[in-house]
Amino acid sequence: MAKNVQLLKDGLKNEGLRYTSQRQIVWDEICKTDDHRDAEEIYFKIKTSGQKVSRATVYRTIDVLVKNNLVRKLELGDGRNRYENKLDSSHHDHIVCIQCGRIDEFMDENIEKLQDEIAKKYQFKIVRHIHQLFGLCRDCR
Amino acid sequence: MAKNVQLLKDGLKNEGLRYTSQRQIVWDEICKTDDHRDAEEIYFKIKTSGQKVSRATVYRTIDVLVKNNLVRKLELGDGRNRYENKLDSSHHDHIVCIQCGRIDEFMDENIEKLQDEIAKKYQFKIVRHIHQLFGLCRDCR
DNA sequence: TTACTTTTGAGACTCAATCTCATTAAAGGA
DNA sequence: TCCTTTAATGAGATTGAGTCTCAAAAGTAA
Repeated sequence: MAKNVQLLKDGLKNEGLRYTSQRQIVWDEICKTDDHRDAEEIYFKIKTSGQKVSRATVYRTIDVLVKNNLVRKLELGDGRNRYENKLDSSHHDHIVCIQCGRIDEFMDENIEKLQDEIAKKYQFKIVRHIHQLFGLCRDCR
Repeated sequence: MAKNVQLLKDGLKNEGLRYTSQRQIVWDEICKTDDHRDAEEIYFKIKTSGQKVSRATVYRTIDVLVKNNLVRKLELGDGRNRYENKLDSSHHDHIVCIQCGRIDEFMDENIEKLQDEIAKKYQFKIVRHIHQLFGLCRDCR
């Protein structure tokens, strides 16, 4: 856990931002699970735990964490952004069950390579990508 | 253009829905371009052309068209859904410039195959997928 | 400690999208 | 053609995620 404090402090320092207790609380909450949660869930989790961080600060802190590469933002196209910590996870994409909401992670080196080729063909410099498969998981099909 | 009328009528009939002038107006507007426009753009285009279709009806009609496979919904994760007609377009994904907003389309048979393999591995039955590359196009890099 | 600057909190606000419900209009008989 | 039934529409209210405002609080450096 001390590791997470240092990660946050370093990340903030790099950006010339201040280390505050609120930012630590938000970062801690995001580190607690490997779920893909939205900002409201994170906010309410903190709130019901008795800690006091405002909704605005939760949203602002998440943005800071995303920009500093501590948190990954997931856009599933349902109007709510989800977030996951990047503590020990390498790059991956997502496969989502449209019935039960289950989210699995996948990574395919070949797809990554093909993407690069496409970018080259279109003369794009890729900054990020979204690759999501939606369907029914083994328990719902 | 008569083709588009019939396509719409058939699609609606399949679903037990009624053919109305408003639905035709929305469908016509979406067929007019191959752009990737959001619902508000489509609504205002219709409005300024002097035709009268309410915002609610535009949104509802777009949903009908998407469900009937006449229109593809594009979720770029910026809080606005975009739409494109599927008149003569086969399946494709998108490569988006984060600077100028330019959207190109790509399709890679190998990626599609790899996706199917991933789905099999995770025992998912894929219903749809999103694959978007974000970066800088040749004019913006 | 002071002086300066960033961060926070409460609640107002934005914006895309959806909902409500009274009114209007298809569609299929008779 | 006229009814009857039922779906579709329009105007405006509402929702919900997320952002903004600005006064107050708290880091930071000297």
